[in-house]
Amino acid sequence: MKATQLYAPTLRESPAEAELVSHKLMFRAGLIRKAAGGLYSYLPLGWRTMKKIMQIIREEMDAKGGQEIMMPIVQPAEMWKESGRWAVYGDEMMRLKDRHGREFALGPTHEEMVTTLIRDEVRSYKQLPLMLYQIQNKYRDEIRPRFGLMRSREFVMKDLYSFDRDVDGMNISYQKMYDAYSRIFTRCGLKFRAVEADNGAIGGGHSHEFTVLAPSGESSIAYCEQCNFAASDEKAELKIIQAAPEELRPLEKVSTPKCHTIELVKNFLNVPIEKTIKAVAFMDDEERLILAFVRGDHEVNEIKVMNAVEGANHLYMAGDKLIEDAGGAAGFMSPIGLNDKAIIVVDQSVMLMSNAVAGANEIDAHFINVTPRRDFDTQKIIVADIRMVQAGDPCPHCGAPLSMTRGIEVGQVFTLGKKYSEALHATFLDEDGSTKNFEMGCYGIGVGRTMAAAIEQNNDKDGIIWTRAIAPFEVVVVPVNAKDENQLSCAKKIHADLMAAGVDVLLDDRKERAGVKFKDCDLIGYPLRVTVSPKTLDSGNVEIKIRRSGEFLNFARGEYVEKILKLLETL
RNA sequence: CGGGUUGUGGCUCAGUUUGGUAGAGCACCGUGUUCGGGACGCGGGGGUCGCAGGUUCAAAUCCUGUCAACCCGACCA
Repeated sequence: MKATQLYAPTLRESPAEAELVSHKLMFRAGLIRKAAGGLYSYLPLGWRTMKKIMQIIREEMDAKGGQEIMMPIVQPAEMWKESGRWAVYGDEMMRLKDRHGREFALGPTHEEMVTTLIRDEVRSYKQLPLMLYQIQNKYRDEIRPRFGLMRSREFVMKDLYSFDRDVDGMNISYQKMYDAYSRIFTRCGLKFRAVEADNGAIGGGHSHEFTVLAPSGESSIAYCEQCNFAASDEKAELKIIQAAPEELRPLEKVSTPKCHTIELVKNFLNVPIEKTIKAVAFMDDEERLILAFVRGDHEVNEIKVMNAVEGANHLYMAGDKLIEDAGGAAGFMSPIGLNDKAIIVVDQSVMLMSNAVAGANEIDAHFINVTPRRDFDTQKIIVADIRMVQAGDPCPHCGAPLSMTRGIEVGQVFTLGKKYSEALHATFLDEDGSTKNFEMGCYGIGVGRTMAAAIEQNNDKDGIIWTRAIAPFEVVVVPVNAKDENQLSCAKKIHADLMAAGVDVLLDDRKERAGVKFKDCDLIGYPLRVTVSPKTLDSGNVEIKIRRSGEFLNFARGEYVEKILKLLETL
């Protein structure tokens, strides 16, 4: 490929709207262009990288027995109504009608489609396990698309669905995908962690998110440096923190004027924050009041609260009225003395506290010397792990202090169990002649997000630094002056030699000044640059520059192809 | 949906407060010099100032409405 024929418009400045480095660089380097909010065109360089990532995904999916198919993007409403998700999915699903008024959706995911696809034809356990996947555009009408390809309304996703005869089989499929994902992101040159994730309403199964480590990422994860534990901040289980035994003092009410935050109470009463108990008031869809109590220095984890309270699907902040109805006072709450209108959830570590400070359920008053296991009505409260993990909390596996970091979720693996096979009546006959529902799993990778994450993790002030495996071109050959016939013909020769050796190589034959071309090379981030100049023509050497290290190397003309091939192995 | 900000050539922005004949840099076209880290000179092309309405002799500028984008909060690959 020649640069004079390549559509790769580079920009000296980044558009004002781009916030993340990866977003700016994708714009500047001519990888993508925006059509509208959350909708992007991929230009040749961007699409080359996308195709390389997709190829890696295909190889790893196929290696585990996956078979590639292609399902429609436009999906009839009926199957979504059958599974119940037509109503559940809400505004995030892009919906449309055809000329006859029939309803359709642009697929946000394909569980319904793939399940109805196979249910009439896969009838026997002998046809299992089955793993089908596709790489295709997905549509989600995000409330707020942002960060370029990180959160867009149309995006390229690989989605694989597994069908097994039993839970053991499903777990094997799950493990295969887990391994494949680890290989895929490793091959893409990403630093990532597979973290335990919450799988919400589905329940029962497991889920891991593959999170690329990056400070700009939207998700937060906790991980252990001692063992291999890693979990999303929402999921991370916590051990009970043992407190040193103390002599118990009698419960006492004290006046705490205007101390409606834990900070004010702590200062007013001059007690350490970890000896205080704070409350967060939620309500659910049915306007039931849910009061969550954690230690003053902890944060409430809404997901864990939802999981702890039966029937709670969404949580909202509760108004003062609900709190007063339950006998509480906003800013001065505790489980002591509330009526039955409140659902009380207490964090497990609160139950081990003694002589603590908590609200008195009346304005400007707190209790001191609260000892929950003595002073709470343990019949009425739910005790659970409901707090957010914090750096330094003990690892649930080995007890070492956990570290926290941020990241970009590029993939997720899920066991679905029978959720969809039951809803859509997808069954097969097992060996013993009994009819059974498939045990399913689903496994997604955001391809564009993977590209963005790779850039987010690999760049410097000059531009992108591609890993060889997903670089749009592995090598660029630059004659410093393309108007010089000797330089140009030498560059063409090198370009041809490298192509013949199977290298993905670009010839920058533009009649631009050397500086302009060098800047573009750095911006686009080709792993290796071969420079042809009067200097190299005289010496008979081939000059290489490594993008990542900035290092210059000189190879003799006779052996440079082998040397470059070898060098590429390390990039 | 709530809060904040912005819409002026392809890109980055000035001009808006105080109405008076649309500007700069980059990019683009022609030309000459230059040529290993985003060169310079000369000459050019390109904007109904987001859109609609209003006020005025006169609107990028003032008023009303509307649309879009971006950033901060609840979702997700």
